[in-house]
Amino acid sequence: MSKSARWDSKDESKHLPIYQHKHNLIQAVKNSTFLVVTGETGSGKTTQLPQYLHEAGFCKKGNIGITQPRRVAAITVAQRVAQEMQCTLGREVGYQVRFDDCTSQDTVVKYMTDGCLLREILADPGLSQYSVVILDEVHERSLNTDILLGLLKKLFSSPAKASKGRSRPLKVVVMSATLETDKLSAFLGNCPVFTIPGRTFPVTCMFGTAVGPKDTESTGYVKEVVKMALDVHSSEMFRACDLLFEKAEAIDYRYDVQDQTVEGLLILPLYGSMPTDQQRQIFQPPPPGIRKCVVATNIAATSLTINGIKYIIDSGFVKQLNHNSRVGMDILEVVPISKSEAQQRAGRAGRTSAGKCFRIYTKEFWEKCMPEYTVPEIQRTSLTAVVLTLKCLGIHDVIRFPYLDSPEERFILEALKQLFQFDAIDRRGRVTQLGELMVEFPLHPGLTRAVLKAASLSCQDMLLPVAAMLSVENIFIRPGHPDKQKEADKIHRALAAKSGGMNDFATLLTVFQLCKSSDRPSEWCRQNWIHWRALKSAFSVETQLREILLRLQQRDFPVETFDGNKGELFRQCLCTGYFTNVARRSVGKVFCTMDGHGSMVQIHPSSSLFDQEAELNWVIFHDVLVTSRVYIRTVCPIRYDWVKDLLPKLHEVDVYELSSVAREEVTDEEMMKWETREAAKRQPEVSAEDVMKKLEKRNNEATVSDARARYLQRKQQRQQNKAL
DNA sequence: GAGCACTGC
Repeated sequence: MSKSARWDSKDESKHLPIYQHKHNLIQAVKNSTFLVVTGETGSGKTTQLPQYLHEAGFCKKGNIGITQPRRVAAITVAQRVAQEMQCTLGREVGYQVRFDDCTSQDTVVKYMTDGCLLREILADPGLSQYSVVILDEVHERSLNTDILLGLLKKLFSSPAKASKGRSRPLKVVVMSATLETDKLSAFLGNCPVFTIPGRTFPVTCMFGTAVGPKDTESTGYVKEVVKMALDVHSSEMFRACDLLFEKAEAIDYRYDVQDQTVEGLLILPLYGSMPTDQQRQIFQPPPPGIRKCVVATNIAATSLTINGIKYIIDSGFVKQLNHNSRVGMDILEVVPISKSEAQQRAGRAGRTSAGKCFRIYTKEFWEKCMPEYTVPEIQRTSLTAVVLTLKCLGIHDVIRFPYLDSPEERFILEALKQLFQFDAIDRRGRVTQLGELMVEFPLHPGLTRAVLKAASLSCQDMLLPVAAMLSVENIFIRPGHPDKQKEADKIHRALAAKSGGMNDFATLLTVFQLCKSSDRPSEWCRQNWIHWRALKSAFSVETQLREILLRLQQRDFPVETFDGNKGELFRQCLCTGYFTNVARRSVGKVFCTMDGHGSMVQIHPSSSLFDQEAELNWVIFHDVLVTSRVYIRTVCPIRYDWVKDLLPKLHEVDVYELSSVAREEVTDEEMMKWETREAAKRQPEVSAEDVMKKLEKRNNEATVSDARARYLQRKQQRQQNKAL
């Protein structure tokens, strides 16, 4: 980087909208504990505020920490700021993300992912090395950021804790897009809100006619989006401009579009397995006389910046993975987006000039079907790991933790139940010794439980790779071409056969080992239709897990002896973590889960156990996915004997007692309310009020997805009955 | 006889 370029970037920052507020911003941070800073993208708040605070002397007694929900953002922003501050990245300015710690003793301005700061809090609850903590992109409502918000709020509810070990009180800045800033301020004790004007151009939004209030589960939206793209292309005057439409499965359609030979229309679908050179093309300006059209999933909403987008086509839908605690399953479903999400999509057209947004849905759909805000992740995800983290931080009352938006109580109770089943907490909800070990692993607690069991029996070499393989994206490639597909399937079956042919977990272990010991691992992957990129990250994860385990084994670590059949050791370890995911075959290909829900499930066709059902009785599985049917994926047959002693644990749980530690740290008044509510729940009689509440609830989205899950189960049952 | 958003430790 030449000297003049450095000065340019420094100079440029003076033209950012935030620059004229520099003095007032510094004062605002000095004047109060919490501050909400709001401003649209392009205001410069992420790169400039930490520099202003650094200049103002906030790093003299403590560091400035800035969180981001995504790794790439943490890294690129840190690079940018290091450049502006004319220092080497990793010295005064650094970043930390998983697998990549670019900080040193000198680092005073540290960008990191929200998950990393949460880990730091686990080791140092008072965040004693920081003078300022800045949470960025809070409006995205990522799970970790939401938890951090609550933790920071709680830190100041006990002043002794907040000032412990520090000479100057900690300052907290919360940065968010303009939405919901009043709510944030109210949550943080009515703290001041500092607004920075953005630098965006107007976007005109137009409603369509294709999708109305009746289409809450749209199926035809892809076609409509393509039609709209062609309309826009032919009716809007051609200039060198881009077009972005979100959330479309365009791979099947792009040829149709090209067949209609719209001259110069270039469609670039964004796919994970896309070659790197093609990926680069997306960010390049199109050749002269060619209009670029980018088809994107919702990755474009947050993770991608493509310059010069002028038109947006908004399908109005998103594919979302929702956890449903009532049926104990994750459901991947297509749902309408929220109004705030639609506004964000539209905003992508106004970054460099005025733009237009074409919505395929009607104004009525907007009004009747689209919620104001997206349901935050904390309300639609499994909370098992989060609850364990909170408990390990000494927050026993996880129900009345200060959530910006509280998850439903049954989500929390389900998490407590699971933690009890994995021996992470005791009957009264207190963290066990095992739980203290478990929280150290960046894995689902069930998987962690299996790893710890294996480690206590000195066979971690079998479980660590499996845990790593299950925490990265799917490693098996399934090509679209029928011939290639057959070839890939054949090779994958052969890999399964090498592992005994009856255990999907063992297949993962085999793939891991074969690739790792290969001389040319990337070539091995190519030949075996395995994602090299995914496997590489599995290698990193395995190394990380192994390091954590080694560190924990220096401490007081359980040692057990195994007196069973050695060949069954692997599967018995798995049972310790997966006995909650146990199913027994009922009729034909249908299995019935034994977790209390008694759901009817089938083995996914990608499993090596598919079509072998007749030989099976009891199985454990890694996950359930509801699509056209209710499928279990990554399956392993087990003996009833191995889970017999564990199964009662599934039913003997008393959630009331599990959440009882709560009572030790709350006021009598709060306790009274809590007990009254609990007592009411135990009442078998139904009051009129209850009926009303139930009716109200029926309109909730959660209930809609419940109904969908039940519907799919019934449908599957019917298909099964027909087959018999 | 299948899927098919996206993050994060």
